Amino acid sequence: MCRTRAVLDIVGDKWALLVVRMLKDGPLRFTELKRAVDGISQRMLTVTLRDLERDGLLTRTVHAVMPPHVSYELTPMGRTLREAAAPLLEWSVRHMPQIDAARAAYDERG
Amino acid sequence: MCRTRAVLDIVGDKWALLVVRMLKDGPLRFTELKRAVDGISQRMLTVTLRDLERDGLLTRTVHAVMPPHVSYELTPMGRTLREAAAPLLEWSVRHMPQIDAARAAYDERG
DNA sequence: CAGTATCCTGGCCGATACTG
DNA sequence: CAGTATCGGCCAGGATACTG
Repeated sequence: MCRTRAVLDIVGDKWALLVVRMLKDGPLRFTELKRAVDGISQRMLTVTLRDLERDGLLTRTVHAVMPPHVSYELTPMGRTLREAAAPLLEWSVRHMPQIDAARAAYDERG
Repeated sequence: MCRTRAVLDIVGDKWALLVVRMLKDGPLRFTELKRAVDGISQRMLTVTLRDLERDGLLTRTVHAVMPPHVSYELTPMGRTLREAAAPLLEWSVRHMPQIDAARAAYDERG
């Protein structure tokens, strides 16, 4: 069987890709990520971060200060993922108008 | 707002990426796709193909013969998507063992 | 600040049956 | 062959409230 499917369950995840992208320039804190990844709920951010940590794609560092300070940073493997995902993300941005147009045309016909 | 998210709803879809990949070497028929994309249900293949057609990423061609013959083929835009997605797919295949290991280690600790 | 805990619901998706 | 139609379970994921 094609095991690519299993990995895409993680890596093909929309939120995961967006989180990984936001971490490209260095570590971010929970709230910073929440603000950066538009539309993500607190719960989904928590779950996504946990999964990415579990898969060895980012590290979670707790700084023992008050108030709490937790930062997330890509691991070396996480950085290779971010590089592999970059073309797809860029494609998405670039072809958004064309897709919108195609969809509108399709709906008009249908 | 970051509209990348909207496009990732389509393009970040696991099945969509796998279907697009299978079409890289030319058109395929419904049943061929169903066999090629391991584990996809008839319903999900239908839905995925419909969405990709709607977004202008592939064309659906009905050949008027008996028995029916329908072929699916990437559009030029679909081919650019497939190129943009290729690195992510390849990354998935390549890093599967490493991810499995990281996950096992995490679960052991937890 | 950075979560956890709980509830709840829409819709994803598989299974099944039917058709041009 | 290549679908459509329908039903139903289940869970992703939002909303909300609470905490060290």
